[in-house]
Amino acid sequence: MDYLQGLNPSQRAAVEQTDGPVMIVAGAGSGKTRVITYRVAHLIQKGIDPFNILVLTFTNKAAKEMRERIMKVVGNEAKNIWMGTFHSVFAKILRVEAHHIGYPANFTIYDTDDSKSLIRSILKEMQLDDKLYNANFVYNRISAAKNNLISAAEYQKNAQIQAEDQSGGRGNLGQIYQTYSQRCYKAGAMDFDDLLFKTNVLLNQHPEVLYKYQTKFKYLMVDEYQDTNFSQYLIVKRLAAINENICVVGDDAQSIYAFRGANIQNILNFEKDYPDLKVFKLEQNYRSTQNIVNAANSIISNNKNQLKKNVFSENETGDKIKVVRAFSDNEEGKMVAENILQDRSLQSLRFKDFAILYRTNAQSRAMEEALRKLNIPYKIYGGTSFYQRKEIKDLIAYFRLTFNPNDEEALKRVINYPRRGIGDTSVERIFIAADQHQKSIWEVITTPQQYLDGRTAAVVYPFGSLIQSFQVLAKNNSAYDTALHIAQHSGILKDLYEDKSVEGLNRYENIQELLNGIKEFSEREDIAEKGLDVFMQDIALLTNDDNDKNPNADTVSLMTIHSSKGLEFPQVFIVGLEENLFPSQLALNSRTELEEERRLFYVAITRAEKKLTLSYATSRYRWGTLNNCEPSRFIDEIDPRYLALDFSAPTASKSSGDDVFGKARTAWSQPQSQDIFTKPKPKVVPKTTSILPKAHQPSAGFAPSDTSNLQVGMEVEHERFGFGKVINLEGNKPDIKATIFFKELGQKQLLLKFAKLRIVN
DNA sequence: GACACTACTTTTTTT
DNA sequence: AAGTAGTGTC
Repeated sequence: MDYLQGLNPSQRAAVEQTDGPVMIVAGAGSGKTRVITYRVAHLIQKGIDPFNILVLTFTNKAAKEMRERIMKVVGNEAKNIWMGTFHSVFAKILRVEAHHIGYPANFTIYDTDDSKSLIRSILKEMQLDDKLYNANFVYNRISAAKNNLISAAEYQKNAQIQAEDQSGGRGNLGQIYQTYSQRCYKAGAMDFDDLLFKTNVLLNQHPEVLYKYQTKFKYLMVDEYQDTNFSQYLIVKRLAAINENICVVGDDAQSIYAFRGANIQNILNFEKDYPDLKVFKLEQNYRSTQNIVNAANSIISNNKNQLKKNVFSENETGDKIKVVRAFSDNEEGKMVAENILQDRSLQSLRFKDFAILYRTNAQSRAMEEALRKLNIPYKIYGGTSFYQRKEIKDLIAYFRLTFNPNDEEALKRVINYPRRGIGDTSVERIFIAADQHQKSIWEVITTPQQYLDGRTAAVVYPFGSLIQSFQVLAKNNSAYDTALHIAQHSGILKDLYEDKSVEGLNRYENIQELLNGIKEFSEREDIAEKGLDVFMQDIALLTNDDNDKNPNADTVSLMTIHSSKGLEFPQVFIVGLEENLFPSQLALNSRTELEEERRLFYVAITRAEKKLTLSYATSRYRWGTLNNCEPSRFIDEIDPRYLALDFSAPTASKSSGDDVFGKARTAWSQPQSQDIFTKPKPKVVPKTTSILPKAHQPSAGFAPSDTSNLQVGMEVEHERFGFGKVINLEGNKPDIKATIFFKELGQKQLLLKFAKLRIVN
């Protein structure tokens, strides 16, 4: 039990209180993950069967890391713990229990794109104004309803909701919701919110199923409890009802997901549900310097609604928080990049000790360009995930259709990609025919002669046969063999191969990478069922963290503040501290929204261990035009005792020679006197496209080298990506993956067996 | 039905 | 700035 030794008294008390309802209020950097890890380990040491423990986390990554840490204490037993995100754990359970609620076990999971696309189709069919009924708006409305467990029927019956919708001129929302639900059901599909909503339906309507899981999960733990929504809250409450061995961990000050239905009241009111609740507060911050912790406290004290706690640090006082001003977003990037180089050499730090955090993904661009110019290796976390790329979604749509031919969204995606002469009109005819004859769309496609005119039937039939051939094949082949066959025979590989642009090449390689991932899956020995259907099961739930490239590479980390939650870095830059950006302009309407932005800032600050730099620009490109910006109110909210303002920033006159537009743009950004009688609009401004990478012209007589002995540090030339340096190699023989830092394009991952590289030296 | 061109929105965050 | 949806022409 020596693992208990390294804990402070409150941490240890929280670990040892294994039974009954427990709430752990864990301040930032207070060793929360350690406590959860050891608490689970402690349960197992006490003799609790890991199969009876359920741990719910916020991200896949958190679950994975926690499992690894628990394994270090208790060994392989940790593999048997039920651990994952709400969505993945309950998707797994729903697959087993789906028949109770009329769904097939192989139901498709619609991602946000699928959902919105379905909503668009419905809006079109109902002939509704798609500005008034914006697909995003409708999606959020339905999502909010589901997260509050309001079904379509209840939505339409609820007088208050109806009055609200009517007054906004959107009286049809209830009908849209209803149709949307029916269409999902017919397609054998659940969206993200359904995974929780339907779990509630299941547990509510089938007491015997509820009882099964209540007795299975004797111990429950929920991490990031402040970010749960009502639907999640109720699942947890139901599951815990018999044993009441429920432990929730969270920090109300770090609740940053209200925008997607998280209800901070779940943690603030937890005590009301369990009167004999034991509360433990972890208040000592071990991560950051005193200045950083104090600055964070001074920010969060501006919020009204919060649990009382006193986060403190006994670490060194540390540097004051630096605040820097730049003239433009590009200059901000340049200053951050220069700062990184400087501090790295002065304090002998590694690149991976630095993180750049921003409010919106769009801000990464300026940072990237600056880092690239100074040859600083970096890695962007988040953004569009691998699985959201068009080419990946296209191929996966074929997979989806193979296993669930009723999947309407997958069908729409690929029925005419690659081109096979089934255009919008034909697709419409298919849908109408299915509706008229009360047949499934799949039935119309497989027997088109009965329902469609000659020409349409003639082009549709081969498509149906194609998918059927995939279905036969999938029954008896491994995931990889099936996937490769589909990639080839669907025509996707050929289509991408013929596209010789840089993007086309990239897409082709992405498909190769997906196939490679599937191959790895096929070769795994810890899984009995290795069909493509199994691989597909929770692919919609995977995010960017999935194919964790090379976590040990020495690179600067770039990410949104949201995705930085739970991480820590010796040096942190928070950029873009400007009004209307951070806090976001969309959050300025209400106190609650502003408080959430403030908590977000709190999260950002508390990622820093040793040194924190805040920056803002006085002008910035947003949606294609240059805007003047004011510094964020959040800077003012920090107690000035902890701040060091540094405006000795380089001036515009010091513009570097390598940016030919540096001067022109700065001049142009000055306030201009405008002739009020002439339209100011058509002002032709030099575009910055020259900075963007152009297709590389390979050297004369370019010929790929034998790369079997490629080493880290070698310089190479790629036919299209240009010159670069190998910074990492991983994987085994035929599937070696190289990370190469290209001068023009930045970091890329290539599979050596496909990439044509010339070794320069 | 395919393709080219235009107009328009998007950018808050993620399972 | 860039991607998509919508429109028009062949």
